[in-house]
Amino acid sequence: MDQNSLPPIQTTARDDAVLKALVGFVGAEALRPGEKLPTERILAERLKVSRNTVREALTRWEGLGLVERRQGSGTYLKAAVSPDMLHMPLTLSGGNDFTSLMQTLEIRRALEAEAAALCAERASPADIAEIERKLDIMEQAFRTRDGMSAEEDWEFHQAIYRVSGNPLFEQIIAAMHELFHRFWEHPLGVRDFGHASFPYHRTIYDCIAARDPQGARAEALKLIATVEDDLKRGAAKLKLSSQT
Amino acid sequence: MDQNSLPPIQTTARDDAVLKALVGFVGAEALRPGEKLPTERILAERLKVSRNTVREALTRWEGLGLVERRQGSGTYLKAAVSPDMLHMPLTLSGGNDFTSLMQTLEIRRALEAEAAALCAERASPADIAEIERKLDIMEQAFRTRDGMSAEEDWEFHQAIYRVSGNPLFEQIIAAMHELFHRFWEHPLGVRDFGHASFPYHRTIYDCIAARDPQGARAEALKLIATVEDDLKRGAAKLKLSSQT
DNA sequence: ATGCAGAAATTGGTTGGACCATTGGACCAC
DNA sequence: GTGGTCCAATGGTCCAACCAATTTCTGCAT
Repeated sequence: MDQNSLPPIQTTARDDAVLKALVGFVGAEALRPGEKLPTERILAERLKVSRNTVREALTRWEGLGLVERRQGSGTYLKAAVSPDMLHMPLTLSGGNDFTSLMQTLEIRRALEAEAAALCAERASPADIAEIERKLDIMEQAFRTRDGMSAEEDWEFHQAIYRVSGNPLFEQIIAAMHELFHRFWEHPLGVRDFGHASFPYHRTIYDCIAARDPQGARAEALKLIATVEDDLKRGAAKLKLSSQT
Repeated sequence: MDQNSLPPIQTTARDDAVLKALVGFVGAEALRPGEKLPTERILAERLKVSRNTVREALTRWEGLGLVERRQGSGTYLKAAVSPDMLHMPLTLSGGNDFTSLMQTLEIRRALEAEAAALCAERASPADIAEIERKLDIMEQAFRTRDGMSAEEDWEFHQAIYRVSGNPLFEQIIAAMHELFHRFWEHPLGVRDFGHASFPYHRTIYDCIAARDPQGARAEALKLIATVEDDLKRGAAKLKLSSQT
């Protein structure tokens, strides 16, 4: 009843209104991610606004990753749409490779530990079985392909985030993961990157299966520590072989 | 001389190119947040693209919170812009108030603890003095205004994030903070929200000053725990006084 | 019928030009 | 000064095309 009792008047908000209408439409039609939504031209006609306005609204959604536009094909829903959505722009310090990577790892260390602990608290027997399945797949891939199991490794972790019951874990760590790989790719780094972290996947799983949050947290911290070590070794190596 | 010598084929990417040009412009002119950038019409003319294309690009930036457009006035830079920027769209589970708030707190618990620990490791004497200053201001405000010290409280925490040396902490927690307050505002919740967390600010500071990472982590966890308790109490209260 | 190349329709991307609504400053009467 | 009026600048919306990528249809050769 202080600033809310005298809100700014709302004279125009066309494109915002378009988005609200879109939210309603998606809800009414129960559109699922991957489905196509109406043509820009149709939307413009139905909503009685210019196609330009529709485009501005869709551009915003595209920027938020909610929607994907394919020229000649159509506009497709990319994620569940909800009225309350937070957008979080992140900027790294200076774009310096090593520093940025370490910073993403610090975030990941914090979240990974917490997610593992929550997972250990909340996992149902079915959840535990699912995580074990992912772990088996990963270990198998690790052995047959001599350590090249990045994809399966990632799926194992994602399973843990999901069981933690908090979608934010997966979303934020996924962003860190992407950021990490943007700088990483496979730039002549240590060949056996990730090898050291391998055994901790099973110890984490054991703690989760035993419903031991503190243990899971501790093992997750150890896992990230090995990655940080690998990274430091890789950085030292790079420093020797080149300059700039 | 790696990717610059073989740029991606340029079939279509007008608006993206516009953004890249804008990044260069902001860098070249050393524009600071708050300053005005060129008119849409001027940009369109200079870049040899349609004004509509310029608008699409600016709409994206506006969606990212990088610029603010004021009709009749101009377009203003709202945040520092850098080429390596990660955009992270976050969506909460169902928009259910209580669940969403608890989820943001789980993230904050993880990060707050880690940031406090890192801060205790890395703080210089000057850093410690700065944090103590913020703490004093906060405690003073708390006493004179009977607990209404949200602003000063927040500044105290931000100081810790900054000293942690990792800007990602502040960015992510700030997003959580905003999300929290979007649902919160002051919806007839517990009047003394945050009171319980008050003493832990000083205990956290003490651990940081004593260079005790483990202690700082533990105290930070306690602080978040009190907030979670407050939130649960508020939710229970609400459940009694209304329905939906 | 079948398969496939090419035409036609569909759809997002871009353009240029026009007009409206808001803003902020200049100017003026009091 | 104070308040009002006017006006130029600027973002917001609209329209009517055309371009480029994609999909769908058509029709011919097999």
